[in-house]
Amino acid sequence: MAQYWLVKSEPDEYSWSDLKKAGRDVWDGIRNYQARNFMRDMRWGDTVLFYHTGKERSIVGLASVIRTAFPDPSAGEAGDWSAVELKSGRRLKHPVTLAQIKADNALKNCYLVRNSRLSVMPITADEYNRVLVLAGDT
DNA sequence: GCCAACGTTGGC
DNA sequence: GCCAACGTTGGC
Repeated sequence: MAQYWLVKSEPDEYSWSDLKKAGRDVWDGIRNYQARNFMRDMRWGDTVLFYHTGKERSIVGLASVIRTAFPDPSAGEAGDWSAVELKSGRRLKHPVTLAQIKADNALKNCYLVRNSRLSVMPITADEYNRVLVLAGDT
């Protein structure tokens, strides 16, 4: 049973387009235990929604998990951190904004709204499907 | 640029 | 083990 996730990134630092250009990339540098633990629950082939923070504040595209959690190479000896590897998917037809998400009954209780500082989070299949509807991308 | 929310650190 | 102080994130 596939699971669904959402990861956040500041596009000036690493955008969905950067991942698209790279094709696949290591998702590392996460230094929050809750986010780390969610990454450790990711399984091969899981679908990931890619959210841009900052000015954009919207879900812009898809990705998928192609390598499950391994020791974060950027952490060195600094601690027990994990990374995964993501493959780029398609861009959403229309970005789904945070304002839309907050205004939507099916989405307003998701982690993105409840805990705005969390950078890796699970979403339900229903929430995922709703995002695709709002994206005009079913 | 401000500030609320959250996590971490360190004094006691 | 509590909590005040501080740092960071990210929405506004």
